[in-house]
Amino acid sequence: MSGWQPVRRTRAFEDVIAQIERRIAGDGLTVGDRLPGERQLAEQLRVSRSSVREAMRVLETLGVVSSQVGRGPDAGAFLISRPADALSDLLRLHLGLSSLSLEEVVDARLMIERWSASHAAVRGADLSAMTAALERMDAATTAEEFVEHDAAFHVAIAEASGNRLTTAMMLSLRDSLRRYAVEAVERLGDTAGLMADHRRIHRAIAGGDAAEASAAVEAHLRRAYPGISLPPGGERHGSGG
Amino acid sequence: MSGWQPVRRTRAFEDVIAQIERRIAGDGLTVGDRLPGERQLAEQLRVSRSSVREAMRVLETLGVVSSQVGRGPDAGAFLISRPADALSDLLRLHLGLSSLSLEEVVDARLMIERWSASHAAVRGADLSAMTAALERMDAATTAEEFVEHDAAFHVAIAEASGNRLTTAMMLSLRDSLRRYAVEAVERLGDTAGLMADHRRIHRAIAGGDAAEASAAVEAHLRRAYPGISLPPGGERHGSGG
DNA sequence: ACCACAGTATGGTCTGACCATATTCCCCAC
DNA sequence: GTGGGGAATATGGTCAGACCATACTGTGGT
Repeated sequence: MSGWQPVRRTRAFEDVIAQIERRIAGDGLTVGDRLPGERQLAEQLRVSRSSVREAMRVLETLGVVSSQVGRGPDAGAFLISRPADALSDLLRLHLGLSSLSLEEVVDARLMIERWSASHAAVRGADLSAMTAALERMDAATTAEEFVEHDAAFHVAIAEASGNRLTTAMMLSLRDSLRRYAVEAVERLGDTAGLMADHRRIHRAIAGGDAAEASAAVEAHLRRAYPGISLPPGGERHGSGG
Repeated sequence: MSGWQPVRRTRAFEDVIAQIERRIAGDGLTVGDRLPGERQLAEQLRVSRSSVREAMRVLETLGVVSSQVGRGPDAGAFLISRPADALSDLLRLHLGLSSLSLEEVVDARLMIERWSASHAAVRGADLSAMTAALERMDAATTAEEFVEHDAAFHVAIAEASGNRLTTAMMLSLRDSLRRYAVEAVERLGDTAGLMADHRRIHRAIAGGDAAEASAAVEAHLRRAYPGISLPPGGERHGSGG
């Protein structure tokens, strides 16, 4: 006989999540709204508070809920939207488990940064954040300081692409690579090459040249991660067509 | 006065996660290995079982742990690696919260699918999975059936790119868009256009033509999601250089 | 008007119990 | 000796109830 389904024991906290999710979809529940307290939710859903709390941990991990203790309008569980935080945790753990390789992560980052720079160029993005980050990098005296503003520069590019999902991906990818960033700067010895790359990227976006922006980003990342063998042909996406 | 840090109350379950993570990084703990039981872990870490369980929920949500009840070598908590599942949950919730728009998701999917197809073409990927999916789509009689094998086709492209991270992203993006896929097929009425796109993609990858593969994927997604205004210039990433 | 303190609602943690499940062990019948 | 069946056990799943730390709220005194 076929068509059997494995008995799906639904755990209590999964039911809680499903019901909260349903209320997000159904009712107008949206970012900033407050959820009922754990005790109240437990009573309404006829589950124990522990199960409600496990559901909260999951939603918190996924970046859609945040909890504050205490009393008053700021206390309790709220709907938020922090996909990048969730993605960072995910990448960090899977990198640690070696279920994802550094090469794959760098490769994905290259994909997203090229895409972001291209889009930023085409959209005619606001360059002020990038410009400010460039100036701060020039003034930096330590590798840590440089890396901090370098991150701001790349984040500005991602945000200029106008896509919050790819921006979140880019943020989390860079976050999971941060430990390699400082050592990369220290290994290179000086930041002149990196800064030249940055200016080239900045110039290309300012000039609206998507192809040049994309190529500049690729050159920059190849310089920053010389040990990573990026796949051949990376510079040919969509060329000509 | 500056330089103050907000007092970081570390919750017990966060400590548990940190210690498990440390043992993954430090000891050789890897995928397939078994974690101590909840009671034992609680005793060793001097926390309550509830805190251990909350940590487990988080790790489970992030796709690195799976738990089975019962007794024996297959029971207990194990290290796994399912980043795509975690990503799917993340996207689904954030889409529901409208903290990500359908347009942003489709846009990101286009980025990844074009990249995957390009890489698959350059790498000279194994085409058997794609070919099989094409044949099954031809034989499909319902929209649901068609969509199922369509998914297999696109997954095969992603896997052919050789990058597990972008593959996971692609899987989860498509998963979160599945509800739109069936209605898209039904709206189009017939699948001739989609199949022509598929064959064009297949041909380009087989021929090692990255640019054509990328363009074909874009044309395909524009046909599948005509309501989504994909950003201008999407076809120009890295062109010429 | 202000300040101090009690009240209270919130999440965080712990304890201990019981249930459901699935394997392992062991004794008894054959 | 072998096979079967039930007891023992180890595991996660769930619950109830308590207590703590935190942070607002209200109240009463100055």
